[in-house]
Amino acid sequence: MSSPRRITLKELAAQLGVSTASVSNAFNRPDQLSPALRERVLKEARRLGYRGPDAKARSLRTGRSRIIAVVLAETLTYSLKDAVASELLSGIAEVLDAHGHTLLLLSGRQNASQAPGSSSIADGFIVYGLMASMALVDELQSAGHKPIVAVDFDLGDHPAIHVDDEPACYAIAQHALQTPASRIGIVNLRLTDTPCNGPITDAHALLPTGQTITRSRLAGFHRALTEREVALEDVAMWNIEENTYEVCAPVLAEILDLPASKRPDLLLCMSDRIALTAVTLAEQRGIRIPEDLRITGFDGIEEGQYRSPRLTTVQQDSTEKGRLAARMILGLEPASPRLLTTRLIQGETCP
Amino acid sequence: MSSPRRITLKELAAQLGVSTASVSNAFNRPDQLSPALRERVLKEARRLGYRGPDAKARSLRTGRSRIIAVVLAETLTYSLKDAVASELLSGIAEVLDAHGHTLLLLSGRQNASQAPGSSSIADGFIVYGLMASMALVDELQSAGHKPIVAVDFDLGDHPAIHVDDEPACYAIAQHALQTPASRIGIVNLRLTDTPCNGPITDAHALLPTGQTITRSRLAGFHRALTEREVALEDVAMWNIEENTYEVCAPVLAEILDLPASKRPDLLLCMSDRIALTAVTLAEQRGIRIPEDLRITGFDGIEEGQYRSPRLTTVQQDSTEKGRLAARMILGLEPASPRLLTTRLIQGETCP
DNA sequence: CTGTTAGCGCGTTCAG
DNA sequence: CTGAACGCGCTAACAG
Repeated sequence: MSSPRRITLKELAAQLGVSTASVSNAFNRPDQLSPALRERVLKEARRLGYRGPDAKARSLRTGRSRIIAVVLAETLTYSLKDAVASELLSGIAEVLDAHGHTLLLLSGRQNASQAPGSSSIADGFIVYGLMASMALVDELQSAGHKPIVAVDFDLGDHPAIHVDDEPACYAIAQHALQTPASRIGIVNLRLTDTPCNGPITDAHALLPTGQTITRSRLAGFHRALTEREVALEDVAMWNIEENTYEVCAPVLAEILDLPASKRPDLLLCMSDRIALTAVTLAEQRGIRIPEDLRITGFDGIEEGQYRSPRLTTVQQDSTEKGRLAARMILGLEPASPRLLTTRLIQGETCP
Repeated sequence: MSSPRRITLKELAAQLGVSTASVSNAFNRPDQLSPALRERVLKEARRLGYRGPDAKARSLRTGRSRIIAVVLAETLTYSLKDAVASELLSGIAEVLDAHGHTLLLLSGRQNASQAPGSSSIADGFIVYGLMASMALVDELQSAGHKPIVAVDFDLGDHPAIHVDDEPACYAIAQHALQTPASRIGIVNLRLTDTPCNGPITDAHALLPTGQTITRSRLAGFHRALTEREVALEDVAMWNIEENTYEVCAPVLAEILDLPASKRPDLLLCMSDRIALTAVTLAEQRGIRIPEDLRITGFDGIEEGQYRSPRLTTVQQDSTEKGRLAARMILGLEPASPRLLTTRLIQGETCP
């Protein structure tokens, strides 16, 4: 069998009869030694199975690891299944890859067993979404001068990347209200102070304005409704805690199973997942879209467009959001707050 | 402003007038020092903003990082958008999280600029899918004695996790063939030796048997067809290189735009993504499912089930596959080859 | 229970 | 262009 242990730079230098510095330079600074020696070093390295400087030692020495961590507000298990988060990660990965960095995934909801400080290995942090617990993020902030970029929420005075949630929702609601609706419903996402999957009543407190993007989305809806002189108290409100079919389905079933005279004929949904669940459940019940029920979404995920009926929604470019965050964290882009625009997609669920 | 640099264990020890070992033990081995001293250390640490041992130095010293890397055959950008890969990652993340480990994402197709050896930071590797280039994987294999688990392909004599592709495809084809079909088509995924998006002709060489799971899937189809005495040369074959709507759509459009007399009335697809694209394009063309065209998929992704018509497909539990791989890499499960079973889902696209 | 010591593997001086 | 020396921050082993 081959040697059980990886050969070390020092050993390679000894083998070659040169100094460790030369071996190091052969890998890191070609201009610091003669091409001939460099070639000899690299050749001998290949021969002995030396794969270049050890990442752990190197990062201890240089202070950098070429690892960027993404801290997700939700669990990794959830985030990886969520189309919007996946697209964001996809955009991040694209840029990191192109610049020789790798991607470490962390969750703000990590199991308590997590070793604290384990995150200190990363060179920078992209923090996505409002954390239930700020413990990890607080740690990052006070842990030194590593760059931090926030996405979809504000974090101290770190640069934040936002989407124009309020105008986007104003625009889509305005579009929807061009056709008169008798009963309007809004299906919110994580809007209440305490967990709630079902109707929002007066008893519920909402999360504070400015804290969460869904509050901005609601503001956009409200502005359009008010402009059309729809009384907000006539608009039924529901809340959903998690953007998955399993969690959405019971709430939407409850809505769609209302007697036809009380069932909304326009549903403004805060995510495409919610809207798509509504479409599926409506189809199962023989409720016609858009004749009996018009539905709008938010996000513009592929699943909503590559189907029939296509979802009427607002498209945010999550991939580009990710690319931008990655470029910022790598210093390829000025670290200043950014607001991305969205695009109204007029599909068939709300013509 | 606060101190620009993180305080160090040694400095904290000096400040307290105790040895560095005691400080280290206060964080890592509570049983190795008196509760009183431990409390004093932790308190002073908090006061000075010391967040615990530095991950980089710690991992150099201990040789472990609590980081597990997943090496993906495709680009990260693609994999993160793919439902099957995302589910796998989701399962992996679930187990790693629960055991205080974190997840590093690498791609076998990484940009060339990637620092070699950067992967040596991880404690173990889950390698997913047949790599176009084995460069990275070769590096891992020779780089020491880190555990490696392969998923959906075989890698040296490392333990591999497989799904029963052949029997699964046999079962679904058998099911489909219970209803007579006039013209059968198979839409393959990454099956040809050289890239091809379109019909597979005699000029194409297929990837070698045993190398790729899609070859096993084809074998399952063939077994069922032969059993039903369908001549394989009467079965039209197409190939698709990437499991995305954008790549699938042109190929399927070509198929569905054939004159009705030549268009298949049964499409056996090697992935749900392919099948769903077929459904969408068929709907756009007014081709009735399943009356004019029956379609089967493979994977059992949620998108195929939470819609109408529901996809007839084979469900593999990618999440469980991920959990298993993670448990193996953490040594919570014997490191031996495993074969996971699948389940036939009879949806409406091929009753 | 506490302190001392010796590296983990490497990158970077600085003098030659 | 090269070689020697130092230390990045920490932990394991041992000595007291």
